[in-house]
Amino acid sequence: MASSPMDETFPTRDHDHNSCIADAIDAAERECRERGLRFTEIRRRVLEIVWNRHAPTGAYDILEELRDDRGSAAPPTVYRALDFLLENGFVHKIESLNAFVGCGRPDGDHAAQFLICGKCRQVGELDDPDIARLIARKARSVGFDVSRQTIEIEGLCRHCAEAAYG
Amino acid sequence: MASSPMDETFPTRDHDHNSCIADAIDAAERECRERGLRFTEIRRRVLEIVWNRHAPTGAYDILEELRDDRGSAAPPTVYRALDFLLENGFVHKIESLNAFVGCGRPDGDHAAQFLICGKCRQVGELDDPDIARLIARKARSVGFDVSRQTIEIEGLCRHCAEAAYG
DNA sequence: ATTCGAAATGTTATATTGTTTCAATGTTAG
DNA sequence: CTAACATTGAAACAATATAACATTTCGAAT
Repeated sequence: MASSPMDETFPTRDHDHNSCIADAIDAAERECRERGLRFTEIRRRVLEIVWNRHAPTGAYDILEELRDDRGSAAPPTVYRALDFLLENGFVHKIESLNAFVGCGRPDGDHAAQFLICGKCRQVGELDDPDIARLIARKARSVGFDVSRQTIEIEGLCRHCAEAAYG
Repeated sequence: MASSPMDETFPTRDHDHNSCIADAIDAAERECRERGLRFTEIRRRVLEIVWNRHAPTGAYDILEELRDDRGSAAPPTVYRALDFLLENGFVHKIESLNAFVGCGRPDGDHAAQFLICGKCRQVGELDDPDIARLIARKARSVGFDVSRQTIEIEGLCRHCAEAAYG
């Protein structure tokens, strides 16, 4: 079986981008079939666009690409597709960038942590249960009942850090 | 000495709001004097407005209040003041709300974690070094060099959780 | 196959958040 | 004083997101 699109936290330089996209789309399609969701043409297309960039993509960038295919499209078209993809875990929103990235593990809920490289602008997804648990525990210890975690970590990915510091 | 404005993660029901604001402003004033920064009228006023709400405040809400005092003001006035306050650690931005909160510990850098109550919309600041360290360690373990952490935790504060679940 | 209701999409307008640019004013150091 | 610099004023604009309502598409039930 082909490797999942995000086995590595950061996509490696030489990963097979085409198959990585295809895998992600296939996975979404399968999930939708299983869950009885409608993976419409627009939703598929938006997901493709996001994966194609393999980097955080703004709603209006998506809109432009959509227009390239379909002639016309308005913001609600994009936001509605993104809402669907977000709700069902196929993309994540990076709040600190107002942008969206594909999710490599569209299975059930998971508290993700994002590593945002300030140099190459790529985003890696860390799904570390230790982090999620520690945060939940610390929050509970002050009486706070956690429902969602937004964790965005800025810095330099391995590749860019090596390029910078030798 | 008066207690710092954020001894508790969440402001208690009965905390002395007036003195809590005054303390925060005084602390900022002192820090600015020590660091040779200009704590101008506008900057002070914006900081006051943010503390007054004691909840995440949007830039345009600040703008409105500013206009109440000064007759006229434009967005850049607010954003410039916020930039100053952010750079110097007197406020934080809550990325997931596009809003700003006062920082109770304007001393040097600290990686903060925010607890956002979905019910009363108040925000508590957790400055937990264990969380910051664990995240830094996990990130480093995949070769990522961390420079900033954005951690926003949504849920219910103690008070609202108790009200909801009895 | 037809029809009915719900979900999805189209379309226009608008709301919200944030930036650019340049001019004017104020502050500080030499 | 005055030259350099930081701060503020003001107008325009850019980017992000939602509201409201019309239309189409889809799928289930007849």
